[in-house]
Amino acid sequence: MMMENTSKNSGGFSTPRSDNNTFPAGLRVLVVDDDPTWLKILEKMLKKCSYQVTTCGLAREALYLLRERKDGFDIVISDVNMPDMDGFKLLEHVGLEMDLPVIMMSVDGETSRVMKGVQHGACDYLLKPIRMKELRNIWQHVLRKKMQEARDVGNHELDQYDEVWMLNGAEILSGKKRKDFDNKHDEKDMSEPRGVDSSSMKKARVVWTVDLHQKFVKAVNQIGFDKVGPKKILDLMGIPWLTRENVASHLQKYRLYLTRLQKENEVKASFCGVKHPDVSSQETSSSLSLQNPVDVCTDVTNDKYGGVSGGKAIVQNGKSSICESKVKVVVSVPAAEPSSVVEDNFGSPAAVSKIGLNDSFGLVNTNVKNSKVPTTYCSTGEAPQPQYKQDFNQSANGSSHQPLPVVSHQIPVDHTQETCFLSHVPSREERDRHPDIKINLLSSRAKVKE
DNA sequence: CTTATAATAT
DNA sequence: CATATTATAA
Repeated sequence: MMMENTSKNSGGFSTPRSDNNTFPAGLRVLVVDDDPTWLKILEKMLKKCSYQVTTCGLAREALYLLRERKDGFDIVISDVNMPDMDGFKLLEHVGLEMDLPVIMMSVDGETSRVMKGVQHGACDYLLKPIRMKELRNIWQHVLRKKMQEARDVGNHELDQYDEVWMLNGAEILSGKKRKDFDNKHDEKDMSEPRGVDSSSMKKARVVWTVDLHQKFVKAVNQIGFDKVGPKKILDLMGIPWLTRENVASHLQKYRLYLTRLQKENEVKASFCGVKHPDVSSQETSSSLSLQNPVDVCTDVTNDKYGGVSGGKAIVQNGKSSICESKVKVVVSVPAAEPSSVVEDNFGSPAAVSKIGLNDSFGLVNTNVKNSKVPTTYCSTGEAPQPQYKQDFNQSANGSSHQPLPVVSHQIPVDHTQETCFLSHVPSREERDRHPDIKINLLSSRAKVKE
């Protein structure tokens, strides 16, 4: 089928650029609202987005501040109803005097007011209660405005720039299908967002770096498999520029991955013939189709902790009767130390799933030193902390990084394909403190078309 | 929210 | 050109 053009909601652009929480970090936002409560709330939310926030309860004060330091702010967010001065008035002044992007907000969404705001030059009109989602993207207004200005002035030095910051997804690319660009901006505060729409420019795609993925996994674990949902994950991750859709998409892939992993495990198990093939298969199929590793994991988790592990889990699910071999196999993926890995509590499918979760997908560890596979995290309740990424530093390398020490000791058994490995993002950005490693997993096949 | 498909990137 | 990853539509 085909899809129409974007008809979705407006929001939704993401700005990868840096993998961490830092994106247009430091954007200087001036918030104006006579209600101290809102002021506080907004400040908190904005700070969560890594913005630099200044608040004031009076429009006049705001104007004063703005005049004081002409270039002290990047954007203004103002309430419409204020005692000392009408929000629109403030908007007018700002537009006239410093031409900063201004976002209006109010409790009522009366169209006439919204209109008025827009007509007077507001770049956006938010209705209270305001949610993070809306604040996350405000930097776009700043960028847009800048681009506009730049365009007006007539910048012709764009060429070199766009490469610099258009990369991410590698827009520039491969070839040739791209034909547009025009942007230029670079400001002290925000480093290099890209991805805003405007007339040209393609949407940037989020790259799930190890770092991001780890956060994702951590969030998932904290929430609990049975309750995971994109929204919750998103909130827990605290990455401002991520959207729910991004997370949902990743979650989908993640689940797919887990599913496949599990399937393989089970298959292996049956092969081992340790238990009853039929049973396992049966269970397998049913559980797989309807649910996911979730429940298994959950249950297991608890056990795990208790140390009683295996038994219960196994019983519960019955399905995964396991054999050591299986475990081993599974482990193979991430484990740093093959030998030691397997033991203990694993032995149950639980272990398997767990591993799958944390490691394969979740973690790519470059481990060198302590390669401990915390068998514990799995889900509910406790969230021990996952292994944080170690430092990858491939700094020295010019362009080609060697594959990280991916430990691949796969057991020759039957692998359809090995699933997880690391790759590096080519090169880009000057100084980056973020890892550029991506996780690739599983290959999907089976495309059915009509 | 989850699943299916399209679009892109590699 | 094929496959993998992410975005969007359903």
